[in-house]
Amino acid sequence: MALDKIDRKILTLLQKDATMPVAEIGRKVGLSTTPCWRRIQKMEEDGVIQRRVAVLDPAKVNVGVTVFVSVKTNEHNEAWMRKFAGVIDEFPEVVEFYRMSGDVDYLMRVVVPDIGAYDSFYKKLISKINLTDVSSAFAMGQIKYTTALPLDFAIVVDDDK
Amino acid sequence: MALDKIDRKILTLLQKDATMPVAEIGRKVGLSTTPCWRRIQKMEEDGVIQRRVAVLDPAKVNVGVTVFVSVKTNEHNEAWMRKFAGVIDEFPEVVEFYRMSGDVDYLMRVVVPDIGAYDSFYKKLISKINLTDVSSAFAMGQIKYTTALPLDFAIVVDDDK
DNA sequence: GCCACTCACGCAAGATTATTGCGGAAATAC
DNA sequence: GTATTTCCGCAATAATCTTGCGTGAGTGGC
Repeated sequence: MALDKIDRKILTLLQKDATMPVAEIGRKVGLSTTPCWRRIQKMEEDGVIQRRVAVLDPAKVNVGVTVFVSVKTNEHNEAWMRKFAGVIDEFPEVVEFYRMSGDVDYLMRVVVPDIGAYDSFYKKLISKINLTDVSSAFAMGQIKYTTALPLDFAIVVDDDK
Repeated sequence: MALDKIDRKILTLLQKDATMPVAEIGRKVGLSTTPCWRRIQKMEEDGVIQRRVAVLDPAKVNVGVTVFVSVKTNEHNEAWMRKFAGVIDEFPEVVEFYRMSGDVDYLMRVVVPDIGAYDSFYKKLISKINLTDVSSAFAMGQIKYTTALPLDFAIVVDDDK
């Protein structure tokens, strides 16, 4: 599961553009097609590469507005958390959901077309599960968004090159 | 740029798995290869599909910890914002960055291996740009994360089927 | 030092998939 | 009713993926 310099180069390329032919990737990392393909294959088996997906333009599919929703609760137990998670899973508007430390207990990122749609979402949400303290923060603009994770921290065995 | 039911089906599939052969997508949406391929092609040209990327496992590349960083500032002007954006662009640890309304002015999501690495990031950040009020919230766990946007709001022309 | 072993590489062939050319049917315009 | 447009599907071609096989570098045992 350790990655060398070539693996990381491959991942950097695939995180930007997963349509690139293996032959071209190989050329860019200084490898012929076969060993490059085998490396990619192995990283998929190992789960380093989880999947390949199409990324859409939020505005073009009419979900240009992002809202961050903070939730505080008194229900601090596993069962409630699972129920909450189950409810959230049913909402495709919620694209990220975290259990937090500190002030708020849960944080989610919601994408909607506009304020009105957010209100609909909100009402639907509180009808499915009882939430004591909810607060919403609207994003005025997305300055940066990337699915590419930094590879500077990845575990390495030999890093001579 | 309007999408009909078939387009949305195609997008749903591609948002889950962009490696699926066009022939199979066609079969699933009730279309032969060629028209299905042309639809995908058109949606790429129109920018609805922005790109196809590989999604990695955060834990496997050693960035299992997410931190949300809230920033308040007194500098409410375009120039400063651009500078800030430029600085953030240089940090691969910052995977999302939003300009917010309300209490905080900016919100970013940062991925790191652990608390120590976050501290390094934090010190590096404040050395690059002067920030008055910064507060960090650590995620204890990622309950949901998807790159798939909801298509329920997409603009539609004819929706007979 | 030499042999056996493993591992990663590259070439070349075969299998899949993407892409294009062409012709036909359904919907729309006039 | 006819012309035009649009979308479909078949079949051929081009590109890419995937596998089989042989080679050389590096490693450990002796």
